[in-house]
Amino acid sequence: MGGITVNRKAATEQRRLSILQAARAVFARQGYASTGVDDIAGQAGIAKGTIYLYFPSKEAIYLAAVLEDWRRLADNSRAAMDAAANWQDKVGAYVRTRIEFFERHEDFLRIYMTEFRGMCMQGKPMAAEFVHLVQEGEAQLAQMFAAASARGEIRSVDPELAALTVSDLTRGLMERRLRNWGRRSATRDTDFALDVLCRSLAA
Amino acid sequence: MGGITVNRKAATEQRRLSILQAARAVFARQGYASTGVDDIAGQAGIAKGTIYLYFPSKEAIYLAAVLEDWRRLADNSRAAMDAAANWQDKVGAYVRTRIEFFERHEDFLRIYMTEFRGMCMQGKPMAAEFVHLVQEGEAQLAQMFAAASARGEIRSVDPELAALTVSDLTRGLMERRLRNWGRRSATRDTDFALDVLCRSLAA
Amino acid sequence: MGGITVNRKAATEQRRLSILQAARAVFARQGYASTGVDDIAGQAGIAKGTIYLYFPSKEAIYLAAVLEDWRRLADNSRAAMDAAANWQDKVGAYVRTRIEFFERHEDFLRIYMTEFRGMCMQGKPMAAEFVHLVQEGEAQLAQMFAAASARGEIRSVDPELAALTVSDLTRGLMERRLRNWGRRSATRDTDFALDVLCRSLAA
Amino acid sequence: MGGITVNRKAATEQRRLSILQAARAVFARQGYASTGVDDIAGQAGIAKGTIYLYFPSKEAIYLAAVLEDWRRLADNSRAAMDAAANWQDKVGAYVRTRIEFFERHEDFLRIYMTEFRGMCMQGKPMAAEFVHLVQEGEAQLAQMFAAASARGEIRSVDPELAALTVSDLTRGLMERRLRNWGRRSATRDTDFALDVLCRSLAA
DNA sequence: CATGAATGAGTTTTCATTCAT
DNA sequence: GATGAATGAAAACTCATTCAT
Repeated sequence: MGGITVNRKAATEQRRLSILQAARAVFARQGYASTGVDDIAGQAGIAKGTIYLYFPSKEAIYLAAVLEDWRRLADNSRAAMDAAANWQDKVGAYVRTRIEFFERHEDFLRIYMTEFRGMCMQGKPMAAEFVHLVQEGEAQLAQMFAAASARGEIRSVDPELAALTVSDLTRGLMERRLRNWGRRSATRDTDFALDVLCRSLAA
Repeated sequence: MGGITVNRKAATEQRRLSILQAARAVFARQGYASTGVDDIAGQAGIAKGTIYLYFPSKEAIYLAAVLEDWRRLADNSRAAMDAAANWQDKVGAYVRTRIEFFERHEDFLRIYMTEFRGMCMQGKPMAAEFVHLVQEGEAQLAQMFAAASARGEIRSVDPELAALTVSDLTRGLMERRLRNWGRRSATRDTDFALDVLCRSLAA
Repeated sequence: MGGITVNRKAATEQRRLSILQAARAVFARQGYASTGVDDIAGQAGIAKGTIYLYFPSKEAIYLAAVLEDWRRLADNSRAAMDAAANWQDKVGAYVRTRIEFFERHEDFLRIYMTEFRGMCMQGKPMAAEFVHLVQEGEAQLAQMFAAASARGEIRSVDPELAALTVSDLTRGLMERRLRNWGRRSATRDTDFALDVLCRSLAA
Repeated sequence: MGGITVNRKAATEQRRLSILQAARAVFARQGYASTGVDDIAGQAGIAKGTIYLYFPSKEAIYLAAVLEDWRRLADNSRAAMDAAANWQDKVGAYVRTRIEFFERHEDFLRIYMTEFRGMCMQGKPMAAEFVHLVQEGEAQLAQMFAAASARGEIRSVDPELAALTVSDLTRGLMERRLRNWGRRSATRDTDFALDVLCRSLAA
């Protein structure tokens, strides 16, 4: 009985994930407004009504589809930064974690870059956790810069502004990845951005 | 008679502009999808049908509302950069033109930052002229960097990458302006970004 | 002064006719529903508002456009039948008047055959005078058949039914003219129809 | 399970038919242009959106409503003519099948006579199958006349013209049925038309 | 649990008619 | 008389959500 319950729970979770997977594919292809719940159901191979057993609304699916991935990205990023020894490597870890993650989740990248960010800015309530995660990432950068600054490893700067600079340049990198998708060398872009950061923050 | 014709033409153009003004206000408040043509008409103080005497579709209004302002911004930017003497001032002109323009056109800023950019990325055909204007701005920066690099005023860098860096940082500045709107000191942000650019590109 | 009034009246009448002419052309090309008052005004080379100085509604234009022609057709038909000496010639006059009239007024034929007839059947009030004109034509045929029957020139038939038969066959002829427009020989069709009538009514 | 599937399919087909039934009633009463999809839904006792689960557009409903009935009429007509022994009976079968069919489907008759025929003439693409069915009916008549002519049972005539004559007279009969609806004796009309045909074609 | 038929509010767009100039 | 800008009532169609099976 316990086994059945566990299996059932696992199966349920599995279906939840497959819906999110399908949703990402369709949202990335068609955008939020042009995507119908039918489309998601079709892509997931289930009936439209079934979707509503797992999510209360189309908006909730959209939010979950992005958040779930973003949470994993945040975990990866945190771990990679913690593992890095000095501030240069930590900045590199922050940037490269994102580049690599999006490399493996193009759908996510597309949704995030083309619509999600804008929707969050419009003060929609859905933003809550997402905004928190983003700020967390930037806070980690800021703390790191504060520490490095205290140790005299970088020049004296407002750590928050430094963190935002990293964030801005990283976003630029990702946006270019999306637009050129494969044509350009990501390495050169990334190296240039990291070089800019190191030079401008060096003691 | 000529006078009447002139007056009529002027009145027509005036109404066109007032519709765009109204549209910017509503689009900025509610977003594209949640804005009905009714809302725009209501804000403009005219009847719904009248809108269609001036624009063929809701999408056309949206496009015109953003493009008309962006053209003026591009003009301002070009003029300001041309007037500046050295590369530092030219970069400053590029950044400050944008900051100041958005300061005076908050609605435009909000639309541009929250939706329009994303819609353009989705490869909608509406992008055409807009993409051109953006690229033009970045091309001007790149040419400037190429010249400065040739004169040995900055270190040897890929001028295009340098231009994109300026563009990324500027966008970050604007986005923060939108989020904090008035709370923060724009000057410190701007100065920091310009400082980062100068340090990282200095010969 | 009287001259001016006369001229004005004549000019007014002239404009009325030119609107009807334009209306026929557009209605024939696009049908009633797909024709806008703009289209008629455009074809007539005047402003849309001007139309309403001459006609109270789009429907009134439509009605007048058809009726005015139909009145002339009825006049022609009556005269031609009166001029004919015997019943065969009178039937021939009835049929040929219509064929010839439509030959010179293709627009009218098209409107009449494709829409007007149907609209009249739907009991629209516009039908009044038109129905009267049609019935008048059939009544003339019926009276003629009654007389011919009394004189023993044709076999004993219900004159009304005979008249309706002529009417039905004539409509078929016109419909074919419209569909094939020029390809077919109208003469053979007409001759066959008249032959059928003569044989079936002969004493 | 099969049972359920069958039931569901049957129910779906049932609803499709009830929508067509409702559509015929409303189209017959108000005409195509004045009929809203709301009206059809109201008459059918379902919601507007439901209509679009069964038909892609208002035009499709109209077409199906007429075509479905016309197909049955064509079947009946073909069968009745095949069952008749000689040409007189075959012509009678053609005419009477139509009269009787329309007797039982007044809505269909009204739609067909007042609008559909006209719309088909305007070269709308919807006509395709309908035009084919009509031509098929006339072709069957023509073949029959050709055979009868070859056997010397009727005088030598162009079989196509003879067929068109039958078609024209039949249409006249139906139109009168529609206008007088019940007042007149259909039998006298029909008999007269058949008599005209027999006399005019007799050897 | 899963389904998919049904719902109806909501959206964009059209166009006959009016009326101030 | 003539104009054409303005109006606003429709009308076709969509789609997120519900619920009976």
